[in-house]
Amino acid sequence: MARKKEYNEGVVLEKAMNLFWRNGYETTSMKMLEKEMGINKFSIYSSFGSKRGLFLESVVNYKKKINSIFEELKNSNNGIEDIKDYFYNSIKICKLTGNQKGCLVTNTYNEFSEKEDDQIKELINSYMNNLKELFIEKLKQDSSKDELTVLKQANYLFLAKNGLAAASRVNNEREIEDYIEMTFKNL
Amino acid sequence: MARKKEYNEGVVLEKAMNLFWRNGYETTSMKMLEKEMGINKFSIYSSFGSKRGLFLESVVNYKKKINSIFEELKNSNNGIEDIKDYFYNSIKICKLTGNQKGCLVTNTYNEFSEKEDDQIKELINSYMNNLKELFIEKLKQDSSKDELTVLKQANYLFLAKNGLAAASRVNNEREIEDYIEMTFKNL
DNA sequence: TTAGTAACTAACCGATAGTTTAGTTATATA
DNA sequence: TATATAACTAAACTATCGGTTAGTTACTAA
Repeated sequence: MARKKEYNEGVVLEKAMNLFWRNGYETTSMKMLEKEMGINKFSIYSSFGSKRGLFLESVVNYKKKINSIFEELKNSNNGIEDIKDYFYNSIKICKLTGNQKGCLVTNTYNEFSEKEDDQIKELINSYMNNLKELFIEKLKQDSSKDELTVLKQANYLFLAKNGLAAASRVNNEREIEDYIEMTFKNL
Repeated sequence: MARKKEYNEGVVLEKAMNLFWRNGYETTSMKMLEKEMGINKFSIYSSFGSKRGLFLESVVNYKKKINSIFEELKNSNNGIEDIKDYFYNSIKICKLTGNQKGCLVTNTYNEFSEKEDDQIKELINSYMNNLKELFIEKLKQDSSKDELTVLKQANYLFLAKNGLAAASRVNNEREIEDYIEMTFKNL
């Protein structure tokens, strides 16, 4: 009955996500978003409600993007080898977007750790917890490991992912690969 | 010839540093700084010039604080064991301040990675580079390692420090120790 | 063709950001 | 004790923040 949107919400959301990814939530202003998304404030607010709403949808969009490699980790059955593949796939995601900004989930976890925003924290924590649980599950497939070893190694790999997120900011593929290989060397 | 300062610059700088450490640069406002430091804007500006100036001095102050463990790493002669001690000492620093905000240098590196502020970046990078160089030096003390292995392991440990910074945000000493032990297990 | 409606532009909102300044108070020295 | 000077308070500054709204434009469906 009326005028058509001149932009595609999926397309502009992707652009917003990349900007938030690069700069974090606080540093990214509405003005920057207008410029990057190529639409003006009114359109942003009518489509996403608020800056925070746009950020939330950006994080959800990011989670969808990495969901494929998460599913792969979940559905494969090669134990620890799956986790290693997951590490390699994680860095591919960053390369894909052309960003060198680590992991949006990790970045957001860091930026919001001291803030009071349960909804965003829950969004992040659910991903983190699922990942750690999956690591435990994979490690358990090796029946030679006792329970304590499994927990220690899962904890280790979980924290090693943070090192990986940092590594993926630097454009040196060889160093990243070395890091992954070293991490899995003696598990 | 005139009135005395009612505050000690070292004391208020320490408070500012802790606030920046907890919240990052952008999120910390002058109002928050006034409250935390217990002095008003005028005093902050007369002592530190600007918000950015205060932040710079906070980072320098932080570097001084961790300098002792850095010197220890430098002056000891137990090779890889020194690096491990350095890891353990790093997490003690966080415990000491009562903060669970990882490493201010790492946090700042992350927050400023996309910004154009060469002075702050240089301050961070010099520390990062010195640390990596020192890791290489320590690893070289083991003459059984060839050069390539040394570089790979230094790279690995350097990135593992990022995982440690993330770990130190979580108040679980056992998990942190497990992580460190796993990291050094088979080097 | 036209009336209704949603998408658009652009100016505006109050709040707050970092920063400065005018005016006041306290103190060290002469 | 008087005075010079620096530390203080508090209000104002400009710019920008996230968010809103009045008015215009374009398109769909009747």
